[in-house]
Amino acid sequence: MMKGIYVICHLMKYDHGLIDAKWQEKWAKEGAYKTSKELKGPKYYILDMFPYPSGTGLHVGHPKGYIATDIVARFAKMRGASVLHPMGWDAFGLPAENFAIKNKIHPRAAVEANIVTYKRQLESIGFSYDWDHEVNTTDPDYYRWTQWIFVQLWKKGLAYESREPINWCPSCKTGLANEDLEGGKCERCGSDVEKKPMRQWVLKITDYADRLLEDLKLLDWPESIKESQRNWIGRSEGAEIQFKIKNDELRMTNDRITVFTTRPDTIFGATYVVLAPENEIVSELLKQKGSIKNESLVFEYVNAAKKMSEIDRSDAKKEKTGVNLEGVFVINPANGKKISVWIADYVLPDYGTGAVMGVPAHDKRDWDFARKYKLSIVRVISSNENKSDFDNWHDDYLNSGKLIQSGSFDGQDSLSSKKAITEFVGGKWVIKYKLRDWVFSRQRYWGEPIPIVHCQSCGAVAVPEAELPVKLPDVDHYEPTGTGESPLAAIESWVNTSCPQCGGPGKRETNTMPQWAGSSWYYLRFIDPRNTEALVDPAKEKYWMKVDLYVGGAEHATRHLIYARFWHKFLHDLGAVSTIEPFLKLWSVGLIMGEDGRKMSKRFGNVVNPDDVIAEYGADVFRMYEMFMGPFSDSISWSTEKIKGVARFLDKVYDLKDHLADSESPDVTRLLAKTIAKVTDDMDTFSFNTSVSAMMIFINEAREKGISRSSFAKFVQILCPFAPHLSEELWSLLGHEDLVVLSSWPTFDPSMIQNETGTWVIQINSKVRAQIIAPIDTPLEEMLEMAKKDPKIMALLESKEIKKTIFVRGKLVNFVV
RNA sequence: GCCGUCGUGGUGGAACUGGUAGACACGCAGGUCUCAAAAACCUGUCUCUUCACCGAGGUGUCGGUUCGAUUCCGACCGACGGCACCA
Repeated sequence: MMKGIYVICHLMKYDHGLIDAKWQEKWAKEGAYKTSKELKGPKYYILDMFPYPSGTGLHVGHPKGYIATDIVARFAKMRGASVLHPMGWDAFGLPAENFAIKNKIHPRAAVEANIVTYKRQLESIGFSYDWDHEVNTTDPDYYRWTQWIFVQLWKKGLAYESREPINWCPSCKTGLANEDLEGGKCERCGSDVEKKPMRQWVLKITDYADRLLEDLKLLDWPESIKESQRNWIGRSEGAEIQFKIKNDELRMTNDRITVFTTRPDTIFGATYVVLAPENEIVSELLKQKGSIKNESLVFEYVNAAKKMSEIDRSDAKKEKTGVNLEGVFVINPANGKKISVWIADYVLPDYGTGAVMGVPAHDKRDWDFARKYKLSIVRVISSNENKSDFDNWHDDYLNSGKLIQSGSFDGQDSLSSKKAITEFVGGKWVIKYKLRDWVFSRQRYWGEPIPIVHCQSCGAVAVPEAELPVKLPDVDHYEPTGTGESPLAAIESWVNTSCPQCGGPGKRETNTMPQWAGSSWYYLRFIDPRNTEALVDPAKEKYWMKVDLYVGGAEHATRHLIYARFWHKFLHDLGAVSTIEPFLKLWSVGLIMGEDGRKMSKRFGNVVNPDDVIAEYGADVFRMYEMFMGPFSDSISWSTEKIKGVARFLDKVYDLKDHLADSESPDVTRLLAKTIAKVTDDMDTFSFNTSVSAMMIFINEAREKGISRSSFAKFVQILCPFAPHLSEELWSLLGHEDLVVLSSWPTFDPSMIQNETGTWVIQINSKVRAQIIAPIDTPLEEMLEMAKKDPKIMALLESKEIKKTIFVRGKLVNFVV
């Protein structure tokens, strides 16, 4: 049989292709989605995480979040708010650049072509974006302001050059920030990341660590995202304590080692001190010939540690290694004892002070180290396991408890003595963060040039604001060089310039900004995208900020969402924005997986293209199915079977237009009121799946019992945010001249959703034994009367003594016998 | 190891502040229409027992609070996510 002939029987009853196109055209022509220019009245700023336009176009997972924001945007509009709902392109960065290199075209050309595809795809879904507010991070009029923000950071000392070893991806040939790593590998390409000392620009995000942490309280964000940020910032309280170096022959600029500890209460048990191999004190000691007796061994260890990769070094399961600095001792300030000094790579150079005190009795790592090198172990907190058995570690050694062998602190509770002991040893109570400064330069072509000129006499000088943007020049080869310079370094005519300060010869900075730069403030530019005087007009900023609703992927929890908060707080400090946080309410969108349960990927051949779905079912079925699949933030597999349910539903809705009556049963009117209430309430909690189900329930009832024209019109209005094309079609078929999206959200009489009568459940010993239909407000006595008259209840209660009666108004009666 | 989120039919999932567990939808089975199929429509569909009614069990496991627990509390098991030699 020729299968093709039979497949023609199309699922949809209405011509969605025609209807979609007709209304998309009409919306555009009438400017239905233009943002109001008046800065008055209630406003709603609804934002999506803007995409980078990759060469492969959208798959069905990408628009899921956009559908949700579009629904809320249309809803807000119908409720009378002024809505800002923009879209744009995050087009700088490695993905766009790699695509361009692979396909041998200029990144700019690739990006332009990809944007055309993306825009066509987005428009086919019928989103209500105001394209007048479109931004593109690679547009010089845009990145002028990205560079401007960098200059402000530089002026405030928050952007600085550093030569510390950083993460280097040998495959992408660029330095990376900590945030760009995933388990020690490059987040982009999966290569093992190396530590490489190189000159780089760094932003002092650590200055904002406390505020970034503290202000999470103000945000209506998912708990998981807030928790990720808290973990990332990693606050801990403890003490900085100095251990004096005991060696009179030494002439040190610094004659003490400062350690950081969260357990100052255990200091009487500190039997040695360990420095990170990179600690400056080590190199200083090495410089003084003879101060370390085993110099060459130490030197060797330090070099080996520097070569080691981050993953190898930070593997907790690795056996601990270290070298004693022979001849160097320090004094434990708690008990005056002379103790040894070691270097070991388990101590990290860039956390705390790069030095720790070794308390093997109460720290697992110190225990391992001390056991290996036969260092003494002194217990200072009494333990249940108080055998003098030092062969095995017990986790309860970590617990707090009664102090012993701790001088005058003996007998006190360790936990509450922390601060007193810190004071006793002359230490300082401090707060430390795991968050590191943001490595901000990339040795790649496709990014914003960092607007700095290096001058031999003036050093690094910022390009004057009036000369911004520093445009990204064209190059012959945009492949990364791997030399620590970007391909821009090859363009001498661009690199060589004059110093803005002294006019002498200068060289431009050739590193570019990371992908995250443009997206750290784009939500501000959306408000006022064509402003040539400022990054955003203050009056407009004040009206539109904060972003009321922000939707995007949870994978941005510790990248984009931290960077943007940092920049926003900085701009607030500058007086450029009026709020201390950018995004009030955040929803994370759950992934749509392939039908096989795996992540959609070309590699698995499980990618579903929205173009195909829309061709078969239309934009409205596509939108509604994505919302009906399940809870918005859950990740769920695409199903070519289940989408049929939504298609059938919209067919039924369309079909119903030919069966309208002048009046209807009060049941239908009441259910409509309930449905409106449900859909309205669900907007707040992003429970779109239950909204769709409520609408299905309503349509099932309306088909069975009949529906009036006026009720159907109201239904079409609440359907509008979900299925805008079909709704417009039906609205106009009902005789309306205006657009349904510009109509007012339907109201209902609140008393309608209060049932007058309901089903009462009669229980005996909490088991349901009967149901009685009766008025909701039936009083207690009357209800008991009715319940007892029920034949089944009567039979069951016979010869039983009622011990207790529970009465829940409008719901149930429970006899306990 | 620490922290967070979550465990409900064959499947996706629903259940408001504790009150009829499984809404809605998919799938499946039977039926209507058809020469036949597709589509559409109707009926049924948690498990066990039963012809059926009735009954019993049932929301990861084990306990607890309560007249009543998917919901609250405790312990455990499992999944996903974040952090992790961070002192």
